Amino acid sequence: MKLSANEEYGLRCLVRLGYEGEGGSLTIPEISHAEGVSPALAAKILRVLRKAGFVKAARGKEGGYALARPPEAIVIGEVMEVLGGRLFESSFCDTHSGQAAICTRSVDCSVRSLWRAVQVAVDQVLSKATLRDLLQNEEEMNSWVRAISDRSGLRLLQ
Amino acid sequence: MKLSANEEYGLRCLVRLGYEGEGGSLTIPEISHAEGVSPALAAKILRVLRKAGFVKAARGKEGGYALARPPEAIVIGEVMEVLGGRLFESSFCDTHSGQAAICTRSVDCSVRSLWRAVQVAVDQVLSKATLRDLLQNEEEMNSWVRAISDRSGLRLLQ
DNA sequence: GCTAATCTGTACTTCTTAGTCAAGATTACC
DNA sequence: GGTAATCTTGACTAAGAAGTACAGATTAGC
Repeated sequence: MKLSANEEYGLRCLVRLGYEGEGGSLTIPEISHAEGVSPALAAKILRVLRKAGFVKAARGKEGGYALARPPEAIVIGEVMEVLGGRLFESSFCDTHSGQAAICTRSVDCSVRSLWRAVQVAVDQVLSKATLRDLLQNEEEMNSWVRAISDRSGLRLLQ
Repeated sequence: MKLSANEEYGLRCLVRLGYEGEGGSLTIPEISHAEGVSPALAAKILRVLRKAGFVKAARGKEGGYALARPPEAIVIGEVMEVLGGRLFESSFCDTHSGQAAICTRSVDCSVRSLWRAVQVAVDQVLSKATLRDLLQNEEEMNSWVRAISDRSGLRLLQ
């Protein structure tokens, strides 16, 4: 259970674009330099974000990338899913075709229940966060984490 | 953010051994058949679990694998860490050396805060679960999920 | 129209993870 | 001691993810 490079870099590119504010845009070389990723890789990941509708691209001179929606309309959970897929894709137990609520083998079921619980816990955090939240400065970021912490009962701050 | 094959298969092998109860043991062919994994792969993963102290092996005729501790002493979070590492290993931002609480680039910091929040949410689930929990039958499994749900405020049941 | 800056797409290489194989070491049982 | 069942180890292959390269298409500005 690791973050993929796609997720790490992709989210950073989005945040970087977000910093440019309303209508601001950046070129691939600018983004790649700011985030310390190679231009080729940044281009590859930005293409994924474009196809998913999070950013838009302008070609030609004076072109570049910009957010396709306001930051508060970009839910991090959706971004993460596009960049890295779902945690639990039911790959193992699909002899039982994923539809059945109850597996015949209880081993499968208890393990799947666990994965589901983890998936839900992750979603609770990621579906509450928007790009807007990530654009706030340090203090505001902390207060956001604290808010989720309070709402959910999780102790997210150490 | 995906489950690795190691995590999926490794946990299943553990659960399978747990079903054998106190002192019960299974051979690699038995485990591999029960879980639908190739013997060679099961052997590879069981080796990891043995080195980490979760299971013990007996060689020779009548040999096999057994749990090295009682199921309630096997915390799933620890198992998962051995099998798949941590979610967030600070790979990107280690120019800032991981020690500093505050990155100089706020992009780094907001993204890292998010990863930390996700990591903590996952840990809240996995560090509460032991192998004993996974060995219960369907109803008990559900009540365990419900208990965590209540305690943590997460809605883990849909 | 020409040029330079920019994204687009595909193909390629490299690295890590997943999965296989075979020879060796150990043990219970006769 | 011999034999068969079992784990152990390391090397090997296959598949997927990460990262690179380059030729092509598009556009602003002159």
